[in-house]
Amino acid sequence: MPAQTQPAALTDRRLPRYLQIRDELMRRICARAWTTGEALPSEDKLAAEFSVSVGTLRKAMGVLVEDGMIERIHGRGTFVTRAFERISMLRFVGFSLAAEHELPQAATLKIQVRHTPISARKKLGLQSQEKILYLHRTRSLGGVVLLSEHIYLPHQKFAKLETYLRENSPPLLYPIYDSVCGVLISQAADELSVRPLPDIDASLFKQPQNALGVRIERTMEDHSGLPIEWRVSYVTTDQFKYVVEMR
Amino acid sequence: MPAQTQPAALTDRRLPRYLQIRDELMRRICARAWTTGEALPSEDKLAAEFSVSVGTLRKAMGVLVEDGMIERIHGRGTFVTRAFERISMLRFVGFSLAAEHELPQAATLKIQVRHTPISARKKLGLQSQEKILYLHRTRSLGGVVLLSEHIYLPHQKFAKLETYLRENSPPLLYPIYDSVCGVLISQAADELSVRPLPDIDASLFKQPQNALGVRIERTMEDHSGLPIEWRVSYVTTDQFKYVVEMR
DNA sequence: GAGTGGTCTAGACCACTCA
DNA sequence: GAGTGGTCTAGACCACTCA
Repeated sequence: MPAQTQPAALTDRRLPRYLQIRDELMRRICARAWTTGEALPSEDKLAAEFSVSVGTLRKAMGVLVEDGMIERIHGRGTFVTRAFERISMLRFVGFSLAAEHELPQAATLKIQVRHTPISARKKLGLQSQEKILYLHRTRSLGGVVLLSEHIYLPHQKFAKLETYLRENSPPLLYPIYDSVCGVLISQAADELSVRPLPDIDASLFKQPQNALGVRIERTMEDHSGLPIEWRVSYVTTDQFKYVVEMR
Repeated sequence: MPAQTQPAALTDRRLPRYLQIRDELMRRICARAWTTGEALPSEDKLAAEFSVSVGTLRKAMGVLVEDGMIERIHGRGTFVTRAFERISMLRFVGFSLAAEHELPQAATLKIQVRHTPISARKKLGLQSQEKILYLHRTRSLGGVVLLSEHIYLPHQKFAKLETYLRENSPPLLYPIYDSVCGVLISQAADELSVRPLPDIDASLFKQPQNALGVRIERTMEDHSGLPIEWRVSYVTTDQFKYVVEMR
């Protein structure tokens, strides 16, 4: 046990202890007190640190497990959930063409630091002078473009991503957000509609101008509810397949 | 306390007590031991009945709360969740036209007991001789049809629904499944794609033959994982809007 | 065998609801 | 004030992991 003279700082004292402890642990996880995949101190140690019974500490842990922040493995320990696993559920856009075994190949067509367009500014809650990192990515299978993604990220938080992407082309971005920029995603919302394809996307899909496509607008937030990414993707109508499971 | 000489029957003895108790309570809820909205016995009484400590009983209850089976209200009691609330999350198909305040009007165009088509037979896990109850419903706003729903239900379980719907036209079916047929829905999956509208639907939408529409295929299951409903809905592409929130 | 999390107990005390 | 669920304790014992 570290010689910690100060008792652990706890949040709002009106909350029950187990929620104060959850908040404090959450704060430490977000502050990267433990790296993704590293074990937290044991129940006994944390209970001693917070001066509560093990039962109360377990209750705090239980909430964090429900929220997908940590994972507990019997006999081994308690671990911070990898962002990759936490957002696995987000990757449920399938493609009619795509064989289940083959992963579509990702390509980054554009990486730009830009002034923030008004639409993205609203979604990301940015001031007009703040810049964004804009990415244009595609997913293809056998040379056929299946998905065209326009991604808007607050440049301040994602400055490191720019240089990283100029040297690497990872198939999935979310794990990179975590490992390179220390950004953990916790919530997302998709909004689907059918629209004429923008010209750039239509030509990528080799579709005539104004051909219909499905537009998928995704907004993602971190644990504190701050918007982290705004993404507008297009698929051709014949390639579109989207599966949602509820409960 | 009822003079119950037999101790409560519990399931698989290899499971921890709290899971055995959850299973038994689940069984009673499904068997309609308490009607929707009725209070279960208190923690103390159930703990006594199952001969466990209150803590263990609370743990069993906790799982049922997580599963959305029951709701606990501090100071009042524990209640079986209304199917209506449990499936509220399923009603997230919006319509571009629809003002948020106005509820689209439901109309039932067809109610038929039919031989089961092969597609529905697979989805509902029925034998070839078993019949289905087929419903064709529309949702409209200001005389404009927004959604056309083709619903396939196992006739055996939904026999009462047929007569009910010939006399009533409820805006939502799921609460009726519960109150009239005693069927509780617990899981659902949607699969979206873009297809040419079937002729019947195209004419309802006043669209030309083979116009594109969005097809929403929904499969619903009860608590035991048995398929309960198979539903194929169509929306015109310009009316389509679908929102999913994750986590 | 040392260390971890999982189950379970038997109680105390508190907060909320409703008559 | 009687009845309900919510928080918390201090312990016992068990099951799993890993060296």
